[in-house]
Amino acid sequence: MAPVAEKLTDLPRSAPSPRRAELGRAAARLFSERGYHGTSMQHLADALGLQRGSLYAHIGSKQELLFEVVDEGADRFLERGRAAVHMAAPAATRLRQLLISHIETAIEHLDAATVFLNEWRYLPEDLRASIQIKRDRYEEMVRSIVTDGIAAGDFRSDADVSFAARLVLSAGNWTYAWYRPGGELGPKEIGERFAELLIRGLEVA
Amino acid sequence: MAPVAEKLTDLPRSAPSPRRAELGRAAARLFSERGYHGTSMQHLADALGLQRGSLYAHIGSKQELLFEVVDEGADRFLERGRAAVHMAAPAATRLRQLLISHIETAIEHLDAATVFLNEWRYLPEDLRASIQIKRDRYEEMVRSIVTDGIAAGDFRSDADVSFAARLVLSAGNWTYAWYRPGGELGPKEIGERFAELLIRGLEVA
DNA sequence: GGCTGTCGAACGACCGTTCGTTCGCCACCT
DNA sequence: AGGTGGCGAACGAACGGTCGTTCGACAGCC
Repeated sequence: MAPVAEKLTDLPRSAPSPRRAELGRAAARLFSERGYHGTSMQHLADALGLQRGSLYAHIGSKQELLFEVVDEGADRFLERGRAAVHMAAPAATRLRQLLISHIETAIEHLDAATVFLNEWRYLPEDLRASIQIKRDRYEEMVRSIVTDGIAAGDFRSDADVSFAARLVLSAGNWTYAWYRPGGELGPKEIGERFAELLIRGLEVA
Repeated sequence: MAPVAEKLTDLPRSAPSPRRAELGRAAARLFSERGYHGTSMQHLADALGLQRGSLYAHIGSKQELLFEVVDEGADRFLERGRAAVHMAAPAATRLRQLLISHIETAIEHLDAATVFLNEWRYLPEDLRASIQIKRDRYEEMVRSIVTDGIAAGDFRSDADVSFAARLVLSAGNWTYAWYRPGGELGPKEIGERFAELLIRGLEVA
């Protein structure tokens, strides 16, 4: 029996020829540096040493390239986050791990993460909506850890779940703005320090 | 005795004709919605009901318009922040007030704040540097509050000043991304909840 | 000999900016 | 009061260039 038709979201992202992959990486880098609208097909072509028109042997449109970068970025965060959420450990430990994973992911793929955060709003309505779903799913994961922690009596029962989740995400999502590769602190140390602050707070005990 | 020549930074930002001000507001709105590179002079002109070329009776260039929006945004944050830093009150109170002021400013001028945060990187080197100085000054203000709190024994002596400051800024700077006018919570409530979390932490005492 | 990948020319649209011109308004002069 | 000259604001055409995209031709490889 022939295999069932794959769901759209499970389709291989594209025929992964080496050239095509190179184009994806160049797009991530250029879009992150110059922005989507600030990057022309000429810039892309120059980066690969090609003519503008030749790019269309590999892609359907510039927009498709943006979606690919953004969507891959979203998937990476989701995948690593899921692992942290499903750990068998106290909420504090899982929160710590999620922050570490988040920042590791952001730094490992700094270009894609920057595009994911800054340029996704330039996608057309329908594609933007499909990214929004993944964003919501991710935020829900953070919320569930906080909720678990409160239920277990580890976190303060009067803590505001939504705001705690937003604080976690903002810490992670703002890191790309100041992090520069080669600094003294690695992703793990950065994630741990943020988690420490979030969990224990500034005030003396 | 004639008044001393004004310092450059004190000069009125531009001849503030009503039309010119209107153009500034339209630029803030369009740049925040479509991005700097995604906004054409045609978009601007349409917003005012003018021809593309007529805009140049009021401005020198599109870039000048971007700088104006970004620079005014920076000044607003600095001004309100300074007031909080110089309060005669414990560090925790001043931190709370700075966060509230920050979020009030961001929400009151949501367009300009969005442009300030997202589009400043498209300024040419020299103008970008002059904004960077203001950003650094602002971050230093936050750091000084945390340092004071530690010295006074209110904040934990092992708190990481840089990371605490970054957490405060990221909370404030990420708000524009999810805040939508008309929600149930005002800027004051939002700032207070973030401050509460930052100061007391998630963990039970 | 077909398939893949590239070239390079061309498409129409739009880019930011310049410019000569017009037009209404207001201060000033007689 | 009536004339006049200057001025700010806007028009609309035009500038050279770039935009994203299409396409026929062709080279090299399996």
